[in-house]
Amino acid sequence: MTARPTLADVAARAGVSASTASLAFSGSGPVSDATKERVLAAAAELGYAGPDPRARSLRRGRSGIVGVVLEERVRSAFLDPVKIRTLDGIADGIAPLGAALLLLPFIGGESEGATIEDAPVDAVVLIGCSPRVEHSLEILRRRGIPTVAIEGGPTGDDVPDISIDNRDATRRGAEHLRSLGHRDVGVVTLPFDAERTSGPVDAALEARASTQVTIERLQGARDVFPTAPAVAAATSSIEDGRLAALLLLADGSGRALPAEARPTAIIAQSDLLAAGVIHAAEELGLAVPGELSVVGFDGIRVDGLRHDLTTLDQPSTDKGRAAGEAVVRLLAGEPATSLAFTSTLHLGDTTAPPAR
Amino acid sequence: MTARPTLADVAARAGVSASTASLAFSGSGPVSDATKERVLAAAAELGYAGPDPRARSLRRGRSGIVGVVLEERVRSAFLDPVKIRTLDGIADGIAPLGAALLLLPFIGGESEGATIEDAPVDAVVLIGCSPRVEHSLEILRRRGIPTVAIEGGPTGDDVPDISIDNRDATRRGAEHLRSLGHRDVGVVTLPFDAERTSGPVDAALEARASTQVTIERLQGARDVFPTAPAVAAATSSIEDGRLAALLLLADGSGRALPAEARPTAIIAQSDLLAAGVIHAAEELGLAVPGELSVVGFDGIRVDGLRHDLTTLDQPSTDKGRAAGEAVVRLLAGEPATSLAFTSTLHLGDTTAPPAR
DNA sequence: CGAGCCGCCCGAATCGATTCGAGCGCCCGC
DNA sequence: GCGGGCGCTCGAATCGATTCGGGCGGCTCG
Repeated sequence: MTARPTLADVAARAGVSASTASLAFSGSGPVSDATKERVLAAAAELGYAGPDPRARSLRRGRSGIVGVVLEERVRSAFLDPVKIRTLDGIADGIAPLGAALLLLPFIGGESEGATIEDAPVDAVVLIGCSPRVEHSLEILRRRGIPTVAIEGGPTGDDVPDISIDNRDATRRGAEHLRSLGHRDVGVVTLPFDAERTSGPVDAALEARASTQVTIERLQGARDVFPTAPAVAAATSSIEDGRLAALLLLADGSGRALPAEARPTAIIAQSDLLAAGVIHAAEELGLAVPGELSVVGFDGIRVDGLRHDLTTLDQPSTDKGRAAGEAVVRLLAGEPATSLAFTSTLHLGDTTAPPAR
Repeated sequence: MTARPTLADVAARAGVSASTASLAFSGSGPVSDATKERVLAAAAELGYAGPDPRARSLRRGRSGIVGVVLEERVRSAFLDPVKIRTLDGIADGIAPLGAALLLLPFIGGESEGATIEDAPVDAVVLIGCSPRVEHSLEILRRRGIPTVAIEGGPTGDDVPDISIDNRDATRRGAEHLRSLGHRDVGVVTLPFDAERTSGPVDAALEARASTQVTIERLQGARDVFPTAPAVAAATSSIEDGRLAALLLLADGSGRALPAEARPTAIIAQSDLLAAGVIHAAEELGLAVPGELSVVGFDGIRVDGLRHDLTTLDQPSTDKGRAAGEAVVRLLAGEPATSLAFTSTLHLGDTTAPPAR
């Protein structure tokens, strides 16, 4: 017999009915020890590998899988330590469910296979703040799948959003710089739109911005330094942070601008970007924090960075865990509410009073 | 009506049978345009969100999901750029299937939910070379799930293994060092076992090693430098590479050993480790490559590293893609064979003749 | 000694979609 | 005018497990 044995085969061999065999496996029903043992023995003889998860999930109505929608390709999503921490938190939060995580590409791709339109998931977590959140929400709502967003911007009452105080936190970082005496401050921002336009931020770019987090953090900086020049990075990476910083600190030929023509401090919207800013400063021969103060955002430990970065420590893992817990509550039929975490300013060794 | 509508509801509303409605959705059968349109209209009115993936997968026998077993927790797995590239390659390779990736924790955990014992997957890719591969293979074999391993060590005829020439490649790197004149060479290795024991490598540790890749690469180094001292890192990370290198280069008080007491070159088993080695050298005031040559492995671009690392460029993405394509073949009923890729020595600026 | 209760097992319905073979008009050609 | 062929639709079986209500013994208590 080449076909895999089914529960019915096992039951027949054990001389019991399929229903009894099922009970014996799930262990929930009233089955005598003798019978259970006989069923398990029969299963072992036939090489039965347990109930087919597909059939079980059809009958039970649950698949034991939670989908995670990444706003980007797998490749880039996992280069971001914040996302990884968040994922880890989610895995932690849904642990009581014993569910696995299904990576779902953002929709709009041409893939004919599993997307949020058509994936056997019990619930979905949307990570990130892509412009597609609206579209995704609509599909999930129609499918009736419980959904939780992380930094999803305005969702609906039915979709809890887990976020942090992006604007307020950045403002506190900016105020720290102002209290040190800084007046000329530059900003290196996360991408503004799905096209990841990089370079100096102007009104046009701000107008078509679709990334909530970028805007909120920029507003926080502008609350304190209304005229701060900003440069957008293409991705949240060290290299793109370095490139963006060079636009603020160097002239076209790659030499440092004179002191009076460059900012004395840079607010980076992520720690990876901040690490790139520091690299750029070192490359230009500018001491950190002596000639340039740097503030980051995230509170990750950048592998290989030898500074104790002054940054806004956000609870990424907690955010993920909260999202996971919200999923658990939704699946239990309980209401789950949106939640905003607070970031704390960590004072490292990358900020100091300006030289001049 | 609060319950989600089913295909039968749609069919009833459209005045056709369920079978016809099904054909109208899948688009494969001979259905008149008028009927199809009527069905789709009825679906729209009822807010039908497409066929239930659970039921479909039960009937079709396929779920459209490919499992990926990570040897570690999600957290650590995704900190490794090689794994990320591999994952990306897998996603690429299985694209024709249009399948999503299900992250499966390694087994042995107490999680009651989805594991490889019980997950609705059509196929599985085992990444990494954990000692649990054997156990995983047994379960998957019993379940009759097509499986592909990546660096899985000895599998069976039924499980293709995608690997690279770890030993031979490392040997070529070592020969490059020897041809430059190096005689005293140290090795910084990947972890040896599941406990991630770190520190100097001795016979006892080698004896209980369970990680195939580590051993093969160490053998390659020993082929050229039989007595090379080796230090194991706890993880493949910059920081652990730095710590391991310090054991080879510095004394207990954190000062560089005299030139005659330390190696003139270090072979690191990954690029992240190599980056850490370079950091350690700079910290000790040793010039790279002047006073210390460094060879890495992987060929990734380490974010933030300002050297052009001499390394063994392995086709990580290709490996993943090959695994994905093997999955596609297995699912098509075709045989898939093991495959070994070749790494190429990339000559960067981190190797030079020894100073003495 | 009999009635009731309890523990254990079975039968049958159900989850929702897919698929195969059969049936039914209708048109065309002979 | 009639039979064959073709295009579309329907019924019913099927995928494999779960679950609920019922029934059948055996034991206990009055």
